[in-house]
Amino acid sequence: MASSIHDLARHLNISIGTVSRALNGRADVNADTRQRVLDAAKELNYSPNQSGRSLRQGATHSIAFMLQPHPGDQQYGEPFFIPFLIGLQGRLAESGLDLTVVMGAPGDYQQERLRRVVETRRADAVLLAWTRREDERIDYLTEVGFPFATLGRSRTGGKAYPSLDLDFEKAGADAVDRLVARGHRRIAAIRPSLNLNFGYLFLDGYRKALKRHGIEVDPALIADGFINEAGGYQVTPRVMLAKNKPTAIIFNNDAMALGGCKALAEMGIRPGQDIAVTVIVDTPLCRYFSPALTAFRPALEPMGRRLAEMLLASLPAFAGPEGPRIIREVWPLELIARDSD
Amino acid sequence: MASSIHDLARHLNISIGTVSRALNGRADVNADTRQRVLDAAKELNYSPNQSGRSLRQGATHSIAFMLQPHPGDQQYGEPFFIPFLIGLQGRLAESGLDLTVVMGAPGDYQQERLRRVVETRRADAVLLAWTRREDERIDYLTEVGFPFATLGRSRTGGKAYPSLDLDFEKAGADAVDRLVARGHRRIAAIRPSLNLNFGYLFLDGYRKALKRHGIEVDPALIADGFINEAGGYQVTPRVMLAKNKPTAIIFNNDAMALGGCKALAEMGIRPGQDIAVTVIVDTPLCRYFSPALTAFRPALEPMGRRLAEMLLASLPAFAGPEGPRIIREVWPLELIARDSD
DNA sequence: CGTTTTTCCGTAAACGTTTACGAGAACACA
DNA sequence: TGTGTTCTCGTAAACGTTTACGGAAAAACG
Repeated sequence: MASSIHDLARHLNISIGTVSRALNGRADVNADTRQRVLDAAKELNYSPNQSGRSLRQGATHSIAFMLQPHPGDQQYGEPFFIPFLIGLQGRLAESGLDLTVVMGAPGDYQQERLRRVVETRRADAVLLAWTRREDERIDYLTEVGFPFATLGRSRTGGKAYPSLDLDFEKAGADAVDRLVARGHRRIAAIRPSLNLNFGYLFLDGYRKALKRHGIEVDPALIADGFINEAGGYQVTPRVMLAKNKPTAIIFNNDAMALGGCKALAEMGIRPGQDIAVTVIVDTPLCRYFSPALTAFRPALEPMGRRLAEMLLASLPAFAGPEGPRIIREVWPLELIARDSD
Repeated sequence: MASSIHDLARHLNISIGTVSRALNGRADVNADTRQRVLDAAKELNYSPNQSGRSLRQGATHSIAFMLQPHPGDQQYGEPFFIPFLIGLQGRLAESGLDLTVVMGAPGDYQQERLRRVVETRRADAVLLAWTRREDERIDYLTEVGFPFATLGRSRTGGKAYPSLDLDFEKAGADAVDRLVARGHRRIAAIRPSLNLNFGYLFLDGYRKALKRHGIEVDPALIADGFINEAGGYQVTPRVMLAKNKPTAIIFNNDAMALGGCKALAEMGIRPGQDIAVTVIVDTPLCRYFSPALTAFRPALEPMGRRLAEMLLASLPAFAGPEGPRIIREVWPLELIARDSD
């Protein structure tokens, strides 16, 4: 069943070294013998043992994605990541790499899990998501010199690593622009607490756009909440109690928006009629909610592909002839106008 | 950085054999030296190289989950699997196993990918989902004797492997019972084409329940469609054109239900008012759709845990003292009554 | 004190690869 | 013929573990 390189060698009456070289396409092997080796490999159904390769080469040929479900609605998780993972895996597979999804318990900070992956050398590189403003995972990985890339940026300073992020700043500004154009002047912003970086970017865009329109930023219209439905439910009433009630709310997260709409409904306020609601990262939920939520949509699958590519470009073993490069990109979010604003 | 067992041995002036035995908790090592080894391991930040262990032991200490996104709505994928994966990974981690998610391209039958995983010995066992009525993956794995378990059953006969499935038959029957109790007699059933096994189970339950109520099964009220939104959209009008129009529809899939509701809306038929709609596998979309869809909900995270446990119980290396056991379970779906019926 | 048992540890092989090194054969060239 | 070059391949070490085996020292026992 498990045929090894020795079996091939014995079968062909040549040395294992030659077999290996033939299989790996090295130059110093006769075209004839190479063909014979290849044929025999097919015949004996040979495929290399990964553990053996890994041990010898010091590379595992796999990339770890640290998937971190958020605390909260346990029943269903992050639909966000599936198409992203599809793109990711597709590109990695093209380079012969596996994708290992390391899933932490919800709410765990995954620092420990990350250590384990790195120290047991289970992956050649890791991919981080949900980057925080100051991110200790990034500190750790740069300190120990382990290759990685991130979905999302971080302020964690001066370090060179590939990252792909969405332009939350522009989305925040765009959302404001649109609402202002529709006559709104009192626009609330609700974003996740913790120090997830995209919450800051979003708020920056929001603030700048307001100023650009000559609208004063009212702190009473800005609130942080736990990044799930309960968080949105809990925090939304707070901005509705501002002295100057908002006529529009921008949610920085779909789950929070759903919780917020629930709170609004209980207050007798109808999104799309009594108040305008915009959400920054679109998910299928936004589309099917009633009213359908106007939202900003990322191109998830292409992002997965691209981030894989950027990671590969940063790895000496996979970089092109010009050597490894650190690429950082910020991708736009596309406005999907629906019925809630 | 990467301290090996040799480093420990040199540091303590003992042999690597003793170090290994101490680390692995074998009996034949002095309590003193064991403690010294453990201390040194902590001090030198040692953790074993997985490739080395794998090679020697012939085990990778990781389980592969073959995640197969369905063709169709690429924008967002299977929210279904995330909580399932959380439970899975949680249990596997407790036994020192990693979870490798092997993601195929949508629509690809993953037979090839499966071969690769098996032949390169990248995992000690695999987990299959979306089981089909006749499933060639199961044939292949049993033939080569590779350990596996499935989420879902299959008719593929006579083989012994752990499986955990949902009771689609009962859910189908329950759905009918409920609708009949509410006065419906003409109940349509829409399920996925392909030969996904749960579609058959569902239909069995549906048929049996109808007969039990003395209602004749009308073939014009049963339709197959592609298992995504477009499929539901396309196929739903067909049952609505039956001579005896249905007053209720049971969808066997959430995405198809959403597409179906879209089609209904375009025909001026309002779910929850003009027609009753029930969906068999609940997702967050059902909850947020308007009207909120009555649906049958699985306990995804516990299912993940349990399937991991069942898989482990079937593996000699992890089974308890009574030896490996093949466990098969069928879990109930919980009815979540909402507004659509 | 002699013999047997137990405790503990070192030695070395093995897992399946890749690769540096060197050597033989064939060939080219003067 | 002698010398140098090019092709091709075999040898053997190495990656980091685990583990079967045997042996020395200590303990137990008569």
